[in-house]
Amino acid sequence: MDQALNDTGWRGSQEGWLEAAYHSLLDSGVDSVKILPLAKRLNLSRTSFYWFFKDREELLAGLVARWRDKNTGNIIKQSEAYAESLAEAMLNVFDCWLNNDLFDARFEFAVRSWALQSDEILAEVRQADQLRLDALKRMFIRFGLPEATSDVRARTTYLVQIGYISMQAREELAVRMKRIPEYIAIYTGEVPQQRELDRFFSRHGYRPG
Amino acid sequence: MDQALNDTGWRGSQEGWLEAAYHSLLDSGVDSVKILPLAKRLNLSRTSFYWFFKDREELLAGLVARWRDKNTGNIIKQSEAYAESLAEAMLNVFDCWLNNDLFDARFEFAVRSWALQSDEILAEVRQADQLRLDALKRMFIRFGLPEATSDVRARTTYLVQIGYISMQAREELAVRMKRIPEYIAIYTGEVPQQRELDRFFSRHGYRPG
DNA sequence: AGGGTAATGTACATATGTGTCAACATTGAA
DNA sequence: TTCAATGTTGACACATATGTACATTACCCT
Repeated sequence: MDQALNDTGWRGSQEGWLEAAYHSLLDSGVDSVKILPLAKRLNLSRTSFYWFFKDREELLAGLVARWRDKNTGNIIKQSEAYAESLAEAMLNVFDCWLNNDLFDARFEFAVRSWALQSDEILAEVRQADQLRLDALKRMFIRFGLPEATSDVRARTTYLVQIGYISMQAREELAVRMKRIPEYIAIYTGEVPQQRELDRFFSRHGYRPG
Repeated sequence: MDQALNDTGWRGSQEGWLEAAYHSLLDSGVDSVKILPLAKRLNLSRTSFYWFFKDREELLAGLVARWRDKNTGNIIKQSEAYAESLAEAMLNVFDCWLNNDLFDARFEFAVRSWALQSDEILAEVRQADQLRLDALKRMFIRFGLPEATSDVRARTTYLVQIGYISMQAREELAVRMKRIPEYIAIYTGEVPQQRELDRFFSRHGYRPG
């Protein structure tokens, strides 16, 4: 359980505490992010925490920063990636939903739950939602859809994913992949080309059959 | 702050504690549902709680029961209601999203967040999701859509709403109503009749302008 | 080797929560 | 009006959390 991953010989580190806090947040929510239990998990004295962080608040602020850096930005980037068709553009966005490096779904849900009890976090989440929805809407408009339609389709795309996250489902890759063409059809109104799908499947290590 | 709503002269009651717990859950999540703060809000001694409930666990169990009774069932009922077209059927389901008596969105989100830290609650939520998704899927099949299409469309319908709840948005009725025709078009693939929309708007006290 | 800094630990003060118990108050019905 | 059921309370015991002060140890560089 010890993370002796330091270049120094010291056991603790800001990163170590943050990492432990991150896992606790994902597993059991903010209220589980407590110094005493984290110290136990890290096999460190509780009080040595205060060498790296002023107080618990600062640790939580670190978690929010981590979330902002990781999740916000990649959706926007993917929505702006090169594509020959709307269907292909949508598949680029779908990369986020299937690649944990692009979008951390469990982190996302944990932060949204946290927003329930903190107005500061709620404001953060709302801002993130706005930025992401705007980016998706721009994507639809780029491919010639009317404004109102683009708005609702952006919402549909985004909200289905947030809803999926909120369901906390654990499904096989194959199950999820089978639904992809239907989703693309609903969101974009156009059926994806087989080669577009193949490219998508391939980059997520899925072999249909 | 006192709820002297009792016919008896006693101040406390099982319902009173449960009601207070419910509000606390909705406002700030499960971890805020604590006996001491509730007692303060009710102007009662903390210990008199134990006359009505064995312990905190029993109070929380009461909350889950309340959620199950209220939210599960109405989606199913609405999805099975009479309709002449798929668009009209979908509008019946949309009643849930706009009528708090049919579906309590904040309660829903609070319980889903709770599921993050409790496997028991997670199992409850998963079961509810399954029942609701199945009902929606049956609705699409009833109107002649193929199985795979029905499945994904049911998911889209449901997940958008769960996602919307998870966004914790507070939007004007008019803003939400303007999006309705577009949503119906995306989910069902057919444009709703004006009279169907009028009927829907009317029963939710909305006058388009 | 030795001094300074980085990190850890012990002891203390305090806050907030749970649950039990015995004593007390209120109510309604015999 | 008395009595038992129903409700209410404060005192107690305990657990878990935060944060501070201070002593101690581990590390690294000169």
